[in-house]
Amino acid sequence: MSARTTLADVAAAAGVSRSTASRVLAGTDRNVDERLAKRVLAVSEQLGYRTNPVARALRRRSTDTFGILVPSLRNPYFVQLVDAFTRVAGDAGLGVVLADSGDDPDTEAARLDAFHESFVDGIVVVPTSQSRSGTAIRKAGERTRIIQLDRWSDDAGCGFVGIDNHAGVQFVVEHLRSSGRERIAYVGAEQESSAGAERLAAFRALSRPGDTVIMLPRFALSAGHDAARRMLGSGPLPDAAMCAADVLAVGMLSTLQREGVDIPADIAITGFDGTDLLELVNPSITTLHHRLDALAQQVVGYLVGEPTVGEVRIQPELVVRGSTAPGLLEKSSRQLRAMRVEAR
Amino acid sequence: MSARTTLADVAAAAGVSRSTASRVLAGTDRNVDERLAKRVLAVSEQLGYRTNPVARALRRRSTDTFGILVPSLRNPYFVQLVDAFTRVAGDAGLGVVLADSGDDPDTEAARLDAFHESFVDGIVVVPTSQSRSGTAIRKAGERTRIIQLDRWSDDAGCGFVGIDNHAGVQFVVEHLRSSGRERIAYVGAEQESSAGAERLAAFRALSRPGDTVIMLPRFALSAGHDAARRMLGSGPLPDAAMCAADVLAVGMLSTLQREGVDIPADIAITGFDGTDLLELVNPSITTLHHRLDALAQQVVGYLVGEPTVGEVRIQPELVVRGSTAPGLLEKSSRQLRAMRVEAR
DNA sequence: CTGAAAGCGCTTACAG
DNA sequence: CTGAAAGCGCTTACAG
Repeated sequence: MSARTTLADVAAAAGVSRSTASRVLAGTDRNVDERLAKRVLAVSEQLGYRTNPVARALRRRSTDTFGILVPSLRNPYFVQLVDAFTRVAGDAGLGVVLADSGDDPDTEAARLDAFHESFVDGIVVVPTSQSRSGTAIRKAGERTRIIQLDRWSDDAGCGFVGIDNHAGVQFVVEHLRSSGRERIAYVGAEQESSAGAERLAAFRALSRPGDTVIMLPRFALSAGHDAARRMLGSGPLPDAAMCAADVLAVGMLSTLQREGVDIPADIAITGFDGTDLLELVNPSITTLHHRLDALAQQVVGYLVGEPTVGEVRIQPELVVRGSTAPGLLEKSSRQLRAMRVEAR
Repeated sequence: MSARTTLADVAAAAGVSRSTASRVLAGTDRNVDERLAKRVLAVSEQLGYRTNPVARALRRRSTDTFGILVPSLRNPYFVQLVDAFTRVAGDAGLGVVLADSGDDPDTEAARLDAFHESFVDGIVVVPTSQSRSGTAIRKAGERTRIIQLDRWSDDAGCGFVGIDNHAGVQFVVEHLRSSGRERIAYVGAEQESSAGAERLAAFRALSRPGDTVIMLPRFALSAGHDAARRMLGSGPLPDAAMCAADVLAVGMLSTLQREGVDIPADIAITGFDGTDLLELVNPSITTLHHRLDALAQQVVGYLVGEPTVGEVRIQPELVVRGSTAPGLLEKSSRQLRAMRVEAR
């Protein structure tokens, strides 16, 4: 915490002007005499000089830092999204500031606004609500660069990068049908997200007689249990449960097993977002893998490039595990080890 | 993205000096004529003025923003820690920048260093390793304010805020014994964290003949399964498994159930960190609740107050659920609804 | 109570 | 290729 070395100190010690020192240290201008450059570098090293990022940002009028706002960090999927974005942005030399909206459009609007009090050049937002997030996002977009990730909202007036939900649903349905499942229950939640709406619509478009739809009042942690109970309490069990979210799948699996239902013999279960959660249970759960790095790459490209209002969709990939394919139990547990995820 | 209104614009429009405008808008000086103040406020509002945080930070030599570095975001416990810190810091008007070390001391050192390129006044770090993190933390401490959270490392030379692991272990052991369990297996991992070491030591100090210790090679997602298999494969089952981490407990429960073991009748299972994960399974798992807000409050107090090298410990609270107490199944599922955690 | 001036630590036209 | 100067947008002693 000693008094920090400044550019002026380095310049003085190296016997050059601040201009020259800056040119060398910021690497902005190649045309510096090699001997001088070397001297500046050496002195800088010796004095332990570090550019003051605040001063640089003020002068350059850019912080190279971006904010990301997700509905909630309690949802592991959003954590993985944040993680991927942070990594990709970091590789591009960009800083990231994180915030969450507590799943509430009003808080979301406040956070969006708060980013202006902070050091960000732009914002990536996963909207909480398809119908209620648009206004705040549009407003933020008037002041700063902004892009929607994973979910979009009405009248947001900015770009969107997300996954191809229709394709995802199709992959899952095809997989289930081709393994002989004939009565698929789609398990979703009446929720305000564009992703949820797209998935349900896709399922409806592909469904056949015998299929059903179970909508939970909300995506609570207990929703999986509730869905399982509802299923057990009403007529013959479907032979597949296609969950629109991983948490639903996990809760459902544990409740069904508890009641003596055999998975996957009696009923197959699938998740959707490739969350680590799905490997915590036994059998582990078939899901879609989303190429989060590709998503993040698109977002970063957008943030540092030309602004667009276009839409980018990344195709998910099906990951078959024990919850739909008994033969894969062994393989699945081997994969599991490979895809090691630590805990504390 | 229009040209931003500056303080000078506001001052000009209000017919006052920048000094006065600043005094009003920064709220730093009460002694401003009320009429002038009102005029400034009105004009500022009308022009949509927002203080440029970068310029303010440069002048004030402080960003009011802090970095938090955790071993990994794949561990839900650290996410909850980050979440709590972000919330408490936000309430205190502080910004937060998040980074993770990928569970690697070298990456950790790099991230610590990178924070200097960023806009932080100080750092809170959850060290990856008790023995290998100290050097980098001490070095960072020479340049900036820093504090350790949840885990400490040797020779870090800075303060620490964490939970009282000894008390936590004691609460769990007492609960298990008082419900008639006599052969407790402690399930941990040979891991580099001070928290792990403290928990194991506490268990050893409290253990009786008949108790056992199972140490997994590492805290992989599959560790819970491995522990369960090891248990099933070697003599009579213990009547309680006390896991040093929540992920272990969840993996273990699902594997044991799969093998027909009844929980809690045959064996009780406990977690440690009160992660949401534990409510996803059935029965939900007894654990300790950590008052993360209190932890965060301490950390914030330290960051904005006088630096110390002292240590603060917060007592955990026991949360009894179905995995140790059959009668509580019903109650537990009601709690579950109350402590709703959404998914996407 | 108010304003003119200095300065936070950089970067970048501009002139040489 | 190099340096003197201006300026990014604020805040804060200082003088009045």
